[in-house]
Amino acid sequence: MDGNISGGEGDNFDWGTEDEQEIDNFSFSPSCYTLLGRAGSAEASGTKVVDHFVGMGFPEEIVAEAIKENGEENTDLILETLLRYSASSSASSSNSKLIDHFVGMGFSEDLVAKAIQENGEGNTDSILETLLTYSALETLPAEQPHVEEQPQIGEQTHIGEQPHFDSDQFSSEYEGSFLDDFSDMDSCSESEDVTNAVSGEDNRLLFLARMGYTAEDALIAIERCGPDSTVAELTDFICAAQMSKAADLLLGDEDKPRPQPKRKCFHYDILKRKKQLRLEKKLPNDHEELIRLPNPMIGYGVPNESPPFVHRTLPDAAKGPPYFFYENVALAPKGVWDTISRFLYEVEPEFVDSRYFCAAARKRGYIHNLPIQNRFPLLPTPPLTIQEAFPLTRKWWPSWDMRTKLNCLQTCIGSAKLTERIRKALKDSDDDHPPSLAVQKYVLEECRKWNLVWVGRNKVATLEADEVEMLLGFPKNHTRGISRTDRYKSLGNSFQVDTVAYQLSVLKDMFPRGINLLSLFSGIGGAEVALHRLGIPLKNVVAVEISEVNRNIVRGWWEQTNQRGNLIHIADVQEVDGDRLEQLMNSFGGFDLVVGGSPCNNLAGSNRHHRDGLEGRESSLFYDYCRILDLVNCITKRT
DNA sequence: ATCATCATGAGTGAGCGA
DNA sequence: TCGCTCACTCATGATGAT
Repeated sequence: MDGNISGGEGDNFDWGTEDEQEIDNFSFSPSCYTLLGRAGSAEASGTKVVDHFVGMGFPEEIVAEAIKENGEENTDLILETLLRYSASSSASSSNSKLIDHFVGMGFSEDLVAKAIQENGEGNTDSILETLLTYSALETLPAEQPHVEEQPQIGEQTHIGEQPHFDSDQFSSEYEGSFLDDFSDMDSCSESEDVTNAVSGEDNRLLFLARMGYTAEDALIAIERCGPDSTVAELTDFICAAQMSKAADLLLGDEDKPRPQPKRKCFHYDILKRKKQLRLEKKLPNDHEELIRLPNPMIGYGVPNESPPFVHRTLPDAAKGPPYFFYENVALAPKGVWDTISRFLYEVEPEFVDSRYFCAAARKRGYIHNLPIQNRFPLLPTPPLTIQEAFPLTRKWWPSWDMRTKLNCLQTCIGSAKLTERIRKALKDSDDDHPPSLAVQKYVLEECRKWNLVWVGRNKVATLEADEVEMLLGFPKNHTRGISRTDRYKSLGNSFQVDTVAYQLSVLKDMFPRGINLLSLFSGIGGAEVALHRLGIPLKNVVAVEISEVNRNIVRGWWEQTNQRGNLIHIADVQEVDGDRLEQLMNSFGGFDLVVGGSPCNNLAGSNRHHRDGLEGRESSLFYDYCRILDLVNCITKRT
């Protein structure tokens, strides 16, 4: 997933030093000149199409043949044809196929033969390592085909508002970085229907090609990671091999004095993480180390429960300042939390169910580098059961409905027709004449599914928006003034304030004079409200939130609560680049805390249509959280 | 255009017994 | 260990009303 660091985009890196240039030359073999930038404009003219595919490492005559066969317009078909040619031409024997693989990557045939002899055919990783070592020894800084600044491939989709590429040099430094490029993937998805491209081997090949990988790398990755591998795993695999070697070289080369480039640590962090990732992923198909959800889901402890025995040591790279706090749904598709954790400095997620903080469940994972001792809850303690939260329902609550907690509050509510169906199903029943077990079961299922509460005899109802606000720890009418649908949606996507506040409470003694907060995907301001309710003054808050409705809610709350600090809103997360961050951080002295819960749309179980994991259109914004956190870290540590 | 309403499962893990 | 049942899930898309 972070694989964009390999392949052609590597050229977009601003490796500002000779060493970095060396790595650049070394890790990106001649066949790796896949030009993502060109991919977007490939249909411009015939020669450009030819250039495009030749740049991907296909022979010119084959490219010409493929174009002749498919026409210039359909680059997808051309690529498929080329891949077919490529596959069939290298299918002669396993050994020659292996040689072809590596020759295709740009290594000389002699070296490849030698490397295979040394390592044996079976171990392609070792062969690759050997080859990379050879190359490192031989390669001198040489001219690289330069990737032009990435053109805008289609509209910004999830962000929706403005194109996100600046043209100035400083920000272009990051356009080529691998984390940025995930948002590019994102923008691709709208115009080129990449969403569909993620399934099936051919489609994954296309997808990887569009991301800038060579066909060879993509094929190897698919071969190694298996037919069911995700694009994330494939890109992980591809770049791990290349980057780890690069890291070895770079980090091992201690003697040579290196000038410190701007934000170099960003690159180093990536290198280190990729190396670690590679070490862990010795077998790309091996999923045995998956993070498991704890039961009970109480993280490092919750109020009124005996704390589990835990001792946590943060990886060095994760230690603040700044502190960071990341949140997402606990029940994400398999492997998602492993990936999230890898990208967030290998910090283990803390899974907490908000049922220990309020009357509704909310199973969430949090990754943060905060201390975990001496936490304290918000006061007053909110009602912990449905009946305490909604006393008026007691009168109507049937004895056979044993619920004391609501399920997760989501973005949608039950329909009026459903409550009517339930009312009819319960017709004529009361305490003396309870409904049949089948009816009870049906009603209870629907009540659980839609979080219905009893508001009359045999009458259930959905929660009102202000009731959801209360359950989530927001002030009453926090979201008032927008459409009902939007209120449910914004609330359903929000933090549970008491839960988050409990984890953030350790900051109170550390920042008695206030805190500078970077709040990514801030929504209706769950983090801001939590800090405010903890009594931590908000000095400067930079809130990044795409929804104008949500920004207005936070702005309104900011004014209503007479905040003395500064609230700066940014709509588009892509606007948050190095320049912008440096400017902001210089103006008030840096961020103390970076909070964010990236979109869960493509992770959440409720999503029947696009539960695509971290590569999903919205959920891939996680990588923007990483990108920005890295930038903040880097700027913080440099100053 | 905006909003409200409604119908629409699959993926996942826990728990259980064979 | 396997197969089964059960419960739960920060949602999306189509449609109609305003």
